[in-house]
Amino acid sequence: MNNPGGIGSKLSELGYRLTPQRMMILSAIESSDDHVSAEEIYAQVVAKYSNVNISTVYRTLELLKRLGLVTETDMGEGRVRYHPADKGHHHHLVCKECGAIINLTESVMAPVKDTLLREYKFIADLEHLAIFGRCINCSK
Amino acid sequence: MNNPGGIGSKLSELGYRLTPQRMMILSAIESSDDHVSAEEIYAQVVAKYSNVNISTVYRTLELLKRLGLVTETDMGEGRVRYHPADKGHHHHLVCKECGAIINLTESVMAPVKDTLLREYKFIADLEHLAIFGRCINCSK
DNA sequence: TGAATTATTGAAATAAATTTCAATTGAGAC
DNA sequence: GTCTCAATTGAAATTTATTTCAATAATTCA
Repeated sequence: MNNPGGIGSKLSELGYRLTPQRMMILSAIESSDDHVSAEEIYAQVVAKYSNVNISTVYRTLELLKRLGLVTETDMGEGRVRYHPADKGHHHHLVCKECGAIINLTESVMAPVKDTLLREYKFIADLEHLAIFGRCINCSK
Repeated sequence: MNNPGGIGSKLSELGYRLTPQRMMILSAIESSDDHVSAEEIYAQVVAKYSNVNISTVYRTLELLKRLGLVTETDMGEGRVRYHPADKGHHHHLVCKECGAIINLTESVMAPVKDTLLREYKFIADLEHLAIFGRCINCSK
């Protein structure tokens, strides 16, 4: 739960309280291999520990996002999904036609990141992007 | 209102009805030099022509978006903004710290678009992007 | 023209995310 | 240990966006 190097220990290092609610939420995010939505996290947490409010889930996610401990991605489903930042960065190609999701290595955005830094002195946050468009099958 | 080459004439060319509601909505989008939100469009339209429903505004925007006549951008304000596609494509750098918005030429994303097409056969929709990060003043 | 069909609209319900504010909890000071 | 104060939480309200579905409007075809 409060494993060294995990999100939990980083939170307390930074001076935030590690409340039971937060521990449950962190555990739900970390134990998931996939990208989870706020609702899914809430459902998991409530199952074990009923006194957690959905707004606490959102607030915790907001905090983790601000601290860079989780990344947020809008996959175009009308809800946002979260992923622990330390489990590796990657992007997704989302086909607007058939909904297919293609994973993408982080390096694809590296040239853009460099250009923005060089020409605009802007540190772009391109850690976990969803790029919309049409996949090969749908563009024929 | 139904000026040649405008969004309105394109809609009717494509076989969609040019209802009074749609004409008002189109006019509000086209007359705006800036990026407008659905609520702003609705406010403008209702002022002149009260029998328009907010859901018609959303539906019309959805239609225009699907037809590629307007582009949609989430500038991180918790609401989405729209812009006529024929008024030129561009991107925005949005500073997460101070909220500054820096305009960006479309060409910055061209290398990525090419790579995705070449390596993934994916036609990426990179017409009006908001890229989040930290501007020069806030990253010191 | 008039009937049939289809597109479009309005009103209200719904959903995800966020905000507000009072109540509670926990951490450090004394 | 207990007091104080800031951080955190829960409940409910709010906001933006979307969906549903019956009613209405417009177009097509006979």
